[in-house]
Amino acid sequence: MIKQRGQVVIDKILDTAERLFFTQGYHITGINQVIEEADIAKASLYKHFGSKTDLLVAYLQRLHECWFNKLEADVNKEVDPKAKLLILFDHHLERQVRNGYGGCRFIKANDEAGMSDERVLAEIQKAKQHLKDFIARLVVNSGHQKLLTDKELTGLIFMMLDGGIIAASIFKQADDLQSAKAIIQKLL
Amino acid sequence: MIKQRGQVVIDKILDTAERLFFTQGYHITGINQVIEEADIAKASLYKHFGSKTDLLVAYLQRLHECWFNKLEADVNKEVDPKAKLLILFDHHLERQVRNGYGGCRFIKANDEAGMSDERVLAEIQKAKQHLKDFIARLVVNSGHQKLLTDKELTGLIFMMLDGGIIAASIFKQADDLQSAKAIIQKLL
DNA sequence: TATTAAATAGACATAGTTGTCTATTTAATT
DNA sequence: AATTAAATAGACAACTATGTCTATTTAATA
Repeated sequence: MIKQRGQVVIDKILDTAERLFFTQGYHITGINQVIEEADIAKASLYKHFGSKTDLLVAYLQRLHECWFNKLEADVNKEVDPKAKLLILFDHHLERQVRNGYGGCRFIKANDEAGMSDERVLAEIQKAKQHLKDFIARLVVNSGHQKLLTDKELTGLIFMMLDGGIIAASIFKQADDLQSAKAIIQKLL
Repeated sequence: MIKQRGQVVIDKILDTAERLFFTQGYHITGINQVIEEADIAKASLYKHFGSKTDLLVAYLQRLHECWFNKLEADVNKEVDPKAKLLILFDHHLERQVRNGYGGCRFIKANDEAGMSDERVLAEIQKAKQHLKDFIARLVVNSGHQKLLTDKELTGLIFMMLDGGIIAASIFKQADDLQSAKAIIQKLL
């Protein structure tokens, strides 16, 4: 499967948008900066994406797919059903450290543009719901001690992940996320 | 204590900025919209606040004070030390419902402008640290069952609050925040 | 009431925004 | 090699952004 000419341009745009939307923010990033750093022409961008909002939606869709595949792959490496749940924390912790505590791209997008466009909100909801469903399956198969119900444990892990990522992005350190893992370990 | 002339203007500016920065977002809100809806002159704004960033910092400072005072007052109404911790969830849940699941103003500001100005980040860190210290004190005095250490329970509550608020602002409902309260209740 | 300070309206400068359009060059396909 | 499609540079329109400045009016104080 060789890469079409158009796909190269699309990838360059999305790579650049992903980097800039994340490190700078969506509104602060101008189309002119995207085309300059992606090294493509403005007309090319507007040929593939009808508007800046369309680009944001496409960015979120691709992010959802890439991010979730990596997460699933990481979890699948582990066989112990309880350890699978703990990997969720390792995965997110490692990501936060690597990207300089930039927080969650979906939450960022929601805070910047979730109110303004329903497609944006829908993509963010889809991604987060996907994660929650994934956690729920892992919880059911974990054989945990049932100190909490399956639903409670699922919600707990889901909220601790986001809460821990938020704490990391505010305090620029991963102590809370590390601590979250230890807490879940006790409750499994 | 009568209100000075200048203070009326400052209050009108901060009230409007608070409303717009929260409902629309910081970058999307222009100075021209602020002065128009606050019904004051542009020169007045720039007399009291040197720049838009200064206005954001001032907004966060005032928010920190007002929000925390209300939270503390709510908690102080309750005498039972364990129930005091649960009030934290009631308080935030009620706020989220009332403001249409708009999320946390500090997290929003961090996601929009935390990277761009160190004073902004500092104010956000101050507010969140203040809350964490407050929770820590309540935990120490709660007489909880010590299934988790004081530090762990503090971190858990802190992360569940932010995680629950995030979930509310994404899914536009308070189920997770409600569930968070039930979970903490079990662990107290 | 006269003085002083503050708030006002609104023009203005400068720069940036998204998005469109044209003319040209590049590359793939027949 | 000729044709077709895509990407290019860059000018341009229309609008918005922040921030400054002047001239005027309003209000508090002495």
